Amino acid sequence: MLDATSSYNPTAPRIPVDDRTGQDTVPETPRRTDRPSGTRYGSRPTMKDVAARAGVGLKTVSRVVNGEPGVTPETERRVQEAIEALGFRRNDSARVLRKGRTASIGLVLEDLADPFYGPLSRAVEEVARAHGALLINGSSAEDPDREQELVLALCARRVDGLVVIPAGDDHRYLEPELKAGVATVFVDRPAGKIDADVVVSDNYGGARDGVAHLIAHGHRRIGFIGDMPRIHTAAERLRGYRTAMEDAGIPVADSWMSLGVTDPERVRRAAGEMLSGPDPVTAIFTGNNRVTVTVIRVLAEHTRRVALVGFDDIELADLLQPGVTVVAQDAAALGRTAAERLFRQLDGTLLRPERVELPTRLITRGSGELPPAD
Amino acid sequence: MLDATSSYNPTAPRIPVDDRTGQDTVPETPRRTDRPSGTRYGSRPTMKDVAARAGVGLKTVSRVVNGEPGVTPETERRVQEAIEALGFRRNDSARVLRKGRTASIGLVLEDLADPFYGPLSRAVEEVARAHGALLINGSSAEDPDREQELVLALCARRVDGLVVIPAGDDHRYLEPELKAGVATVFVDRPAGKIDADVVVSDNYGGARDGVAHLIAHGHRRIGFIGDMPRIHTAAERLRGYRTAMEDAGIPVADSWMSLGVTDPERVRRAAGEMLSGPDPVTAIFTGNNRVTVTVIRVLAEHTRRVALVGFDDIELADLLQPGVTVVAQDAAALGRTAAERLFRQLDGTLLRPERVELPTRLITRGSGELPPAD
DNA sequence: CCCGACTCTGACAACGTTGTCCAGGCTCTA
DNA sequence: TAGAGCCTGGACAACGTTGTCAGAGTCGGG
Repeated sequence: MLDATSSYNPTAPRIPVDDRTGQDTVPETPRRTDRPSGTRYGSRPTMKDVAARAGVGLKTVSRVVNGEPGVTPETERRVQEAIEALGFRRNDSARVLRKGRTASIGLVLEDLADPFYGPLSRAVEEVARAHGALLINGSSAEDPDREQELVLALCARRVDGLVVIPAGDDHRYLEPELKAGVATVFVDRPAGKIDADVVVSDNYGGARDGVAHLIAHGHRRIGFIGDMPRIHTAAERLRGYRTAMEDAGIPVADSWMSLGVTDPERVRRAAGEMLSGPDPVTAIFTGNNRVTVTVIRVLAEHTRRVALVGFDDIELADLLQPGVTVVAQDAAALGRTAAERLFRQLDGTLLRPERVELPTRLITRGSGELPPAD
Repeated sequence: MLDATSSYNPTAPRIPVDDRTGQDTVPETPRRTDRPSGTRYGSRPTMKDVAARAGVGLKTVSRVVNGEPGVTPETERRVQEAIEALGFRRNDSARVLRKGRTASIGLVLEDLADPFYGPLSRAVEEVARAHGALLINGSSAEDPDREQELVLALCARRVDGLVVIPAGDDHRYLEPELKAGVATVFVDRPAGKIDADVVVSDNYGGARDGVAHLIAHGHRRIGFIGDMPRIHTAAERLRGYRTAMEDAGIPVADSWMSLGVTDPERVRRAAGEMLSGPDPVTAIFTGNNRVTVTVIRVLAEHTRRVALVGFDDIELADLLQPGVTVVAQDAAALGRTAAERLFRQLDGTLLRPERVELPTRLITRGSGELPPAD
């Protein structure tokens, strides 16, 4: 993936414009088109250039650009004209340096390509937009080091706030940032070893209800396939499973529980073992959308009818035969709630970290209502 | 959505630190925790602070932070210690201002929550990451004004490059940016009225093949339901449909084609009319993933068996009864290709704008192979 | 006709970082 | 032991913008 031959180097020093004017060092053809006169190639016009062209002072340009009062219409017209002619665009880096706020927030999540995180990200973006801020996304790929790297890169850019879906379980590295006033909200999973705002779904209760639903339909031998146990949501959902089983007085066999990475191979193997062992399950509870999809495939190839309830809703789940019963969480609501809390921190209307838990919803569609087929 | 009560105002002037030191204007409780001494509340430590604490010069701190040579291990240790103690984090805004490159690129797409764009965005991010750049996402919601607003906001932040999935059809507003050296690649749809790099799928050919597939299975009355005709991909796919029909010598009835917004109500109505009119279709070709999903729902409620081929692959399409035959495009490849071209522009290894077309793939799963049921 | 009030404009410093350049101390060699 | 050369460190300017403040110009009233 890394392209060693690339000469794009964002950290290389900027070549002084004067160094390029010599006849013998003239660069090859300028890229694409000519520039309006008054602009040096590769460097953009500044307010100074605009001021010179319009024959006004620097600050007057600033006033026009920012819509501040105290500029005669005639002067404003001249400035606008110069802006237009030069293609001037304010440099927000300089602005940020001066003003201290960047009007941008960061979102670190696991994988933007996952259908759970897309809507979450979009919801955060909408709230940010309503507050005039841009959103910078980053995917941690479930790697704590990459999470930290991303978060610190965002802090270096001085985002006003951070929404983090943590991959790691130790966020003490964020302490200086919190102290410096970077608003921070953790979503989907709690922060580790620091006191911070958290917005999560009721993973425990949702899983418990989902498993109880299977039990209510006569199942006793119920399998659980989930994500790696170090991931908080996976652990909580497992806890919900255990509680439901315990409440029903059903002892759980070790072979009924499988936690690990959610790639299809591992999940297939896990499902296969549960379904074919000496004590085969009659129902499976799946720990997230990826696992559910794989298990649906396994069951489709399977002759015996096996009941299924999955955590997370999935598209088209209602059109399968049977429809897939799920414990749905509202990804957009998670994102929206988190972002709104973030901006309330920035407002100053939210002073103390809290933990917010959003409910889940059991959606019955058939697969969870299949009776045990022993 | 807009929160008028919010006092978060990214454009408000920064309160000078000195103004806060008066006893009578002391702010309420500092947020959350105390700060390490040497740092003023709300303003972060700078290299100057670090230098003072470590008892070295400003530039020495800069050298340490950037891993430049010419610092004794002992001095470096002292600096690192000061950085640690103060929680210093380099301010990239200032850095960018000095260096000229931001090591960030922008991606403007329609909707991050759409399962087509999530993977595309992720692919762009991965390429950016390989080049040491961050990605800023923005959703245009298919609104040309919002697209322009986003693009210009990104340019004001001086992103090094832009990947744009255009909503509008006039991008002359980008001319000053292109001239200033902002690398730009359009994806999924071509740029309007400017000469720029473009990466698209073979929408025309894919649709033609998909419709030809239906014709090969005996269909003659085939409907087309697509997105708004002003969207380039929709127009191209319609063109593919027309060509396939024409090649087979089949005259197309107006009532067989429906283009418009892709919300479920409109699509449902369109499908209903095609299926129930005086000249009902025996097969439908759907113009994108959202339309396909809605039509699948309509057909599931329908008694007569209707063949279906959809543009864009959809998850679980293989598990439906019948499986959904689709013309698949590779969203990740689109994003990857576009991003790679972007960085080649920044490299200087890509000098002239080109149009790259990626192939589509017909995936047969059953729904497209149903015979006409008149 | 002069003065004060008001409006509009511009010079200047500061934001935090990096590149340039020079000074001082050190080592090494003759 | 003196001189050359290297290594380390620091002073300073510049990046492009905005806030402060003061000056120039205009207008009306006394």
